[in-house]
Amino acid sequence: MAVVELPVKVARPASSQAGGSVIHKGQQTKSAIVDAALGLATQIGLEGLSIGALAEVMRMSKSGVFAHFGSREELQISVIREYHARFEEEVFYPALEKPKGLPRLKALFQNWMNRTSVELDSGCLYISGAVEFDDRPGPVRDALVGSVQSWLAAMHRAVVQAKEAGHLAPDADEHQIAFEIHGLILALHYEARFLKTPSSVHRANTGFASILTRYRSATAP
Amino acid sequence: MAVVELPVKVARPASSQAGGSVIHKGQQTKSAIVDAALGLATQIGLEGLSIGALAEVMRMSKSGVFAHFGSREELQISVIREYHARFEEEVFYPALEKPKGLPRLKALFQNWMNRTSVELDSGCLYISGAVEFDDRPGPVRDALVGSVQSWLAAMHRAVVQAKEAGHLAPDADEHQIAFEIHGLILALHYEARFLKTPSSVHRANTGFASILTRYRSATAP
DNA sequence: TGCAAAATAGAACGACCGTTCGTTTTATTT
DNA sequence: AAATAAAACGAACGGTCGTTCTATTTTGCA
Repeated sequence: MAVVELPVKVARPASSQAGGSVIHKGQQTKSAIVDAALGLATQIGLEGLSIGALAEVMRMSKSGVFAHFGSREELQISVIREYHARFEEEVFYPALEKPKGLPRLKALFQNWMNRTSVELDSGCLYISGAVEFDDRPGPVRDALVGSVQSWLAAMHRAVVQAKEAGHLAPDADEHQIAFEIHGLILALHYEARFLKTPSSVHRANTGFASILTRYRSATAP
Repeated sequence: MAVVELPVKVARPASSQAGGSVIHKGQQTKSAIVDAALGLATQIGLEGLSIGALAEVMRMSKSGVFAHFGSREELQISVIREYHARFEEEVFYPALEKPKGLPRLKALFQNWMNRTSVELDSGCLYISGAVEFDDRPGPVRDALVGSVQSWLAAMHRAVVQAKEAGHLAPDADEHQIAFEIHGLILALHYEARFLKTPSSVHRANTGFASILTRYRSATAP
């Protein structure tokens, strides 16, 4: 049901313990399928993701793959959840080790940038998905919006904290800053991935630095 | 050249001249088809555009529609060319009436913004196309890249002219400015169309104003 | 008005799509 | 080892896709 039902089950390394809920083989095949599906989806998009192609990659029958999800939409949602988890793992959590304020904000932006630009062959699901589902209501869109919103909210929170820490000027508009940062990432993704402009990474970095100088307070580190 | 490479054949008002190439009815049917195709493509994307659906809209047979293009790719390219022409007509040319420098740059941005945000039900082909074809080489991608590049180049030229006119500081980096403007538009498109954030237009405007204050010269109007 | 050319229709093609169903193979439990 | 439940298969369904081919209609010009 609900869009939010959690990733809950990770492939666990067979605990030979007696009693507890035992790992049925289907669960690890399923997460292997989601793995492959994520790989396909980041290349050809959530819409382009087909069960037939996925089955071929997995060397399984179409119906065998299908049975794990019950519908294509459920497969797509599973992929979104997996992407969300990895995004948190690679971008969000590592930045939490930096102290609140500018250091953490910088780390978030750097990690975000790396994920957007470094993976040349696999695009960002939050960006491609937005284009594919901006006009297509339904549970897939809802899952996508939810994930994106939670990440943008986290980014906004980091800006708020930077202001609270006195690293940003008191009159700095946190939403405006978050919006402009988002724009830099989108432009980076567009120009690096589609136009193959080599200087895009530098442009995004410069843009971010310029945002900071513009809104930095006198007491910033 | 540049942005301006022309749409070549517009529906001509039947010159009854002898000798010259006469208007066969097919040409105006074709442009009616491209019209409808553009409408579909801006809603569901270039990839989602199907000849069957297009034929239904046109109340023609699939093969009747198909015959005008010879292939789906050619249809897609025709749509891109049409979009390019309208983009020029709505965004580029009107801004040329403003004097070079800040006035024209502002007009370009405003027109661009309007086209991105006002049409709520029809997205920007340059943005959706970029996502759909960033990994798919071929003539369609080439046409898309060409159109986008020519428009971004025009935008960049406007920035250069603003600097030459003394409206921007001598050390202003024109490419950087163009990049940041592009980012604002992309963020506007993303947050308005996908996330339905109401304040996006205001955020984009504020961002643009902030770019101008940052790089404005003392002699600016 | 008649004729050639252009435009459209219609049916068929092979391919792939998501999905269903009954069967068979594998895993897990008794 | 036997019994049971879970997982994977294989074939088929109705549908849509782009494309091809052959008729038929419509158009423009002599």
